[in-house]
Amino acid sequence: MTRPVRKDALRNYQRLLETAEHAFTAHGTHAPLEQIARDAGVGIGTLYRHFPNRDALLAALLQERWIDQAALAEKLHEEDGDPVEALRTWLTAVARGTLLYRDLPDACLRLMSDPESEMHRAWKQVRDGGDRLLERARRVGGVRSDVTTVEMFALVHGAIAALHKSAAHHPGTVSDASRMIDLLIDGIAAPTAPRHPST
Amino acid sequence: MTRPVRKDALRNYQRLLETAEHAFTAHGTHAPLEQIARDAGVGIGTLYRHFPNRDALLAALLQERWIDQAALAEKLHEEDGDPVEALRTWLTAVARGTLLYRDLPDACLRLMSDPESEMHRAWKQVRDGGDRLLERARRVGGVRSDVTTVEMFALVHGAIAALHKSAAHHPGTVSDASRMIDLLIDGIAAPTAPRHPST
DNA sequence: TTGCGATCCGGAGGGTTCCTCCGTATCGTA
DNA sequence: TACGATACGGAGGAACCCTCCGGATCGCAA
Repeated sequence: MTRPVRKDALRNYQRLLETAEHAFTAHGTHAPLEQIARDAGVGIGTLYRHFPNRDALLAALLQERWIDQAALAEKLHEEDGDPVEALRTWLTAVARGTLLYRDLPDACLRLMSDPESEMHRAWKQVRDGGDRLLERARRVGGVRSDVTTVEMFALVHGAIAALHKSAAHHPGTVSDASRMIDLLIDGIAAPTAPRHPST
Repeated sequence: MTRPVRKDALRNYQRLLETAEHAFTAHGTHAPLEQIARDAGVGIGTLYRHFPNRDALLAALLQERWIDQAALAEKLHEEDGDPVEALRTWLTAVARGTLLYRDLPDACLRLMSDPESEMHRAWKQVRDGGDRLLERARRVGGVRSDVTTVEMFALVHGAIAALHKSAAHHPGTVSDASRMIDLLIDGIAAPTAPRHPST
């Protein structure tokens, strides 16, 4: 059997998480890890023992939120409302989640597409939730048939990232996020070959 | 009057540009500048005298392409074909231009939105070209009325960036670029307020 | 309570990249 | 050819990443 974690280790782990949350919020996902360790009252070595790299730290912070996103998809799926509206609601929530820290969208895309990541299980749940919502919307003809959950995520995260980067010199643009999402949804929702509406 | 540039300076300038082009193509926009200087057979100080930072180097490489993009917009505008198709053609060309180096979309967004950038004049030309194409498409009702050229650029560059980042672990996805563009265009082309037409 | 492994901590230090600074070398004109 | 203007080179400081291991701390067992 394996011993329980020593309580100083646990305390440091939690302090690091809290401090990292603040640092990422204030300075984006590239906030210096040495600063985080210092602010947590801990040596840099301790940080690296608990979190072997920046992504591991980010992953620990995001895990919970991703599971929440999967749960929201499940809830929307069961509520049985308008499928396209459900998709819109969900993607908006996803977008809001990725607005948390500067450069978070980049990190999310990295974590998502890395099969070695510890986030892969959580990401799989999110993707499954998205698949269900997408599939339902597709059945009522509300969504073009060739779009995937992964692509939706790429587009949403890409749009948010672009927003962040443009906003660096034109602050205030972040509120445009929902308009971008609308635009994306309309693209996703459009019939597959919309500009020659033959059929 | 001001003296002409010394010919050794000119030679080094051109060598640096060529070498940077290769390095960025091979290793993305974050290729080490010291390596570029070395490969160009030049000291690091010389690189920094010609190009005060990475963006200046990138700008020198992109300037010409951006002007080409503006010219393409002008050409499409004058050819007087289907306005939405013209927009699609143009955005596809823009997207292809940003696929050149890894992480180029991020750099483009940065250069675009920085009014201090030396790229600002070229970017203005590109934006004007986009505005004209967009306006024409809007007049025939082929495009929602609330989308701007800047937003189109953000969406396209964001999508390409996301593609690049996802492709890091799933190579080959880059060919999906044109499908993403289609999806975006369909969103841009959708009617303005499709589901809540309330004023 | 004390002793002693097992566990965990801290931060020095090596590596990478950025960018600056200034003594030295080269250029091109007079 | 000589000299001022111009450009070069690379040492070095700063920021950040991450590793490594001697030493401190914890917590069970006696």
